[in-house]
Amino acid sequence: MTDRRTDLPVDVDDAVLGTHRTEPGDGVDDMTGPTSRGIPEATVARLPIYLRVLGALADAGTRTVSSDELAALAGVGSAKLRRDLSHLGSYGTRGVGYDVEHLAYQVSRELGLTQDWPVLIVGVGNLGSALAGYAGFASRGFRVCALVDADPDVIGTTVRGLRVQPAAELEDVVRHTGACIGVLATPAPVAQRMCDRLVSAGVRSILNFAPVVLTVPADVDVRKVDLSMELQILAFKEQRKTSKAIAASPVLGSAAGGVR
Amino acid sequence: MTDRRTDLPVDVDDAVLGTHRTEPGDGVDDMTGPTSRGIPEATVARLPIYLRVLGALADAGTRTVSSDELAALAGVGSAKLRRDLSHLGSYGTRGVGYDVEHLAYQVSRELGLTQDWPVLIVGVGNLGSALAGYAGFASRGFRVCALVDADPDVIGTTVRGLRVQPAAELEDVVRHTGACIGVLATPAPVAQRMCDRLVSAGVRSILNFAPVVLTVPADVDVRKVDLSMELQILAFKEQRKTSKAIAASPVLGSAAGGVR
DNA sequence: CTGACTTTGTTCCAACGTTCACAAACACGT
DNA sequence: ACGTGTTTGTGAACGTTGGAACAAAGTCAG
Repeated sequence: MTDRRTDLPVDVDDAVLGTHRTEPGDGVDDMTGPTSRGIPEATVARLPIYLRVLGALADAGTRTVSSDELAALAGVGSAKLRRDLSHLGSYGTRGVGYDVEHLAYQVSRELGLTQDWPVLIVGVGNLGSALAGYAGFASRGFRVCALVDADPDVIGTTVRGLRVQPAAELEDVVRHTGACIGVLATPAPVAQRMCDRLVSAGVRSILNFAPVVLTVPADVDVRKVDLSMELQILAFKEQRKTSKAIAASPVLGSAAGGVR
Repeated sequence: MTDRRTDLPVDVDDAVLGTHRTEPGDGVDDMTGPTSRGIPEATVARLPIYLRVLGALADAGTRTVSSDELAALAGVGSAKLRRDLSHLGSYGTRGVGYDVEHLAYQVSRELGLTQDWPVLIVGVGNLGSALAGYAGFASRGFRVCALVDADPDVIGTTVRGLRVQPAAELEDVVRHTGACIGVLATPAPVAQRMCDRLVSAGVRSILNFAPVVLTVPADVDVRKVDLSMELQILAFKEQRKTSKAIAASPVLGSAAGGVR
């Protein structure tokens, strides 16, 4: 089912009118659904991993896979994996395992990857340019539909086959391309401003690479990719490992304080 | 102290995704101390955010800050923030708040940022090159100490002031530079191999940008930065939002289309 | 010095996520 | 057809995380 959404008013192309059955309804958080949309956040975060592993298995010609094998390949426990998959339905066969292709399709569908997601990249510097060329973008329903930047030297140039458009026309670009997802790859000082403009233009999903905490309305989702944060977390763990090693050392037993 | 202006955007280009293997092994056995090192994972993940906000406040000349203000700036609840900070000691003053500089120093110290962390980047493509130039690297104790690549055309060239060394000599480079953290920015197919070599050379902290699930010994920490995963999670939420919007629409009330 | 006010650090509890363990369900060999 | 072995899906214990509320501890005005 191709369900293409532009963000304009409401498009009624494939919607069927008529039936009743208003089930999820509650304005805020629906979760009362029987089998409906009660998928935990943590599970959603792992589905892409499963999908990637399933893709690799399919490429290798594997037809079926057990939860143990799949879990090992994904780096999680098998119980967790089975529970995760159970949230999207019973697609396994007891005594056998899961059909790789079918399961991959179901996961794809649940994640919404069977439709097309136009992505707008804001900020075409080193990062934005690299992102525009990222193969993973095109691979699973994501399509870079436009690039915008504020730098006059960059506007008008062609990056990865797309012409960079002026940031001043951001709203028009969103409207014209029907972009659903905005990627912020700007310098930190302008990220919030650009974010606000994306939101007011109708974008409700934002992937932020700028090292700032964005403020957005409640119905907008922001995910952050922050290299410096990841490094700091690694440093913390490394430090903890090192201090433990020192404590365990028969010689340095209690020299404490020492740093590497 | 000082302002560290971190950050510009980071860059990710052609590979993103990884895995991480946090397991029961991550061990915190020693709870013997007064300030027992029992800091929860979730708290550690937020410390870098607090640190960034504190840096911004210091730059703005703010001397003290309350938990409410700090929490608002960091985008978390004030109760959560206070509990997070309580894990590293009592550095606040009741009735007043926290001394910005002092708290920043304490957080830095807890994260291990008062020491120098030599970082080795493996893979100097579009992504690796952008990473090498990332300002956030140098800003907080992280120092890119070496670049390696397998491509003969790249080896020997100078990127961001560093000469790219042959991947064949990776072990020597690690030994010579004393690198503690390895950043994998290689194509997916060679990521595991390079990872293994990093580990056997003694690197125990790895930041992985390659879209593969890495397998490592229990005492090695791997963190992943995965663009494709983030996009898929956004797509899921966007899909959920639109289906809810459709359900709530008086006109399209319950076409129930693609649901399950 | 005293009392009122502010804000931290902590305690309690509810919600969420993970792991264990096992019955139900299915394939397969005999 | 029937028992045996395998694997899923799930009920229930367990641990972790988040949020409200509050006493302790400090400041500040007078």
